[in-house]
Amino acid sequence: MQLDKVVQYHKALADPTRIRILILLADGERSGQDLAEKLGVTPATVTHHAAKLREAGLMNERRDKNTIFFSLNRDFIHDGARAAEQLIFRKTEGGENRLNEEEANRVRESVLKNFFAADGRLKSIPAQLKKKLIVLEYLVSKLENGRKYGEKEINEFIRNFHEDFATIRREFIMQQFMFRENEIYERNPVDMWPRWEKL
Amino acid sequence: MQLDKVVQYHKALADPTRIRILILLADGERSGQDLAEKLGVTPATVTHHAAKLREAGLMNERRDKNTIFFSLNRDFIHDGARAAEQLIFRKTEGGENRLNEEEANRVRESVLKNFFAADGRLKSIPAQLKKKLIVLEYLVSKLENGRKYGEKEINEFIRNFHEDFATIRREFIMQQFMFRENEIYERNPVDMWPRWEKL
DNA sequence: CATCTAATTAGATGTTTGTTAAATTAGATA
DNA sequence: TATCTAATTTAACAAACATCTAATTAGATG
Repeated sequence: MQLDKVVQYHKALADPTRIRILILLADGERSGQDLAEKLGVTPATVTHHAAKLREAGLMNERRDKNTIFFSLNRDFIHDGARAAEQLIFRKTEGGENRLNEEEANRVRESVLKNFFAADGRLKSIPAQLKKKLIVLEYLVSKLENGRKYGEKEINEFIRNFHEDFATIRREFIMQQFMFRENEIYERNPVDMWPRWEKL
Repeated sequence: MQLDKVVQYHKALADPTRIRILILLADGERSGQDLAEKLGVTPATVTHHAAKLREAGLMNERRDKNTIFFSLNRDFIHDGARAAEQLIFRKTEGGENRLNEEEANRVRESVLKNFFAADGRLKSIPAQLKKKLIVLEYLVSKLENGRKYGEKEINEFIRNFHEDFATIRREFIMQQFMFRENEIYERNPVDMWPRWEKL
């Protein structure tokens, strides 16, 4: 999750009235008026807070006749609670520590150095997933972003680095570095590339 | 954790600059100036945010010559992240749902009704831990708070309810409802009593 | 003591936020 | 259509907040 979202989540819970709303909703859905009464506050105030909670994805609502019933989105509350910690400590869902940028750069450099010859050609395709991803990422990053490539172009591009263009081309697709649509290849946006730092 | 604390925690994390400070500190301690520079912000601003993070218990500091080094209080970040969820869903550390007060009262009443006779005497000592705790709690709550009792006094008190005063007296101590110091017995403060609602 | 450095305080400013009363809207019901 | 109900929007206002500049403090060092 990105910084903005985490901030929004914490802003949503940074007010006693809103937390009290969530506590009330933990027992089941409630109408706006009901909430206003239990909280000792105007319906307008409930609307105001409801908007913030909804924007942060913490609440759902359901309409029945004139009345709107609010209810919790439990999963989002759970995820948000963990998001800050994950952001700060770079932890993955499982709890392992993710490499920070500095460490990741060191690892990347060492792998590239090992798998590429002095003339820039790929010595072999790594068997270990992490190393393979580093190599593929490096190759794909040399393709132009947003440009469409024909199959022949791709093959030639890869052959600059390694004979087995078929395998590498297939890996590009499988690992989601690229996508293909009727014989046309294109780089995926960087944020779709797999994250080997987590492995 | 109480509402105020949870709100304070979320307020502390409800600002991008502060989260970025925590992210920077996750790699190790840093001076105020260092932080100001990395964040692109005045030292005064860092002081301002540092105060909020410190008040929420998320940061520690250490002085070395003229420089103050800030560092994370990881445990507090971890606990805070879970506090909201626990408050809202009344969950315990382990994740089981805790009974709310209303439900707890119903359970208590039904157990007491079953184990006490019409004349107020205890029919039998419950074998099941939860029920036993409810009964002991009820008995102890009849003792005066802060008053010191001799062993004889305690025995007599218990005998008003049940013949086996030795067992019950021992349970009072084992379950931490009371403490004993050279033959003198005294009620523990209520917040030390075991919480059967969690069981 | 004078000077240097890092941090804090004070004051100012513009922004965001929580709340309300009053006006308005959306939908149901008669 | 007129009326009722629940929710939302609007406008207003005080409080809280993030940030800056400038002044001040606390310690270290010459």
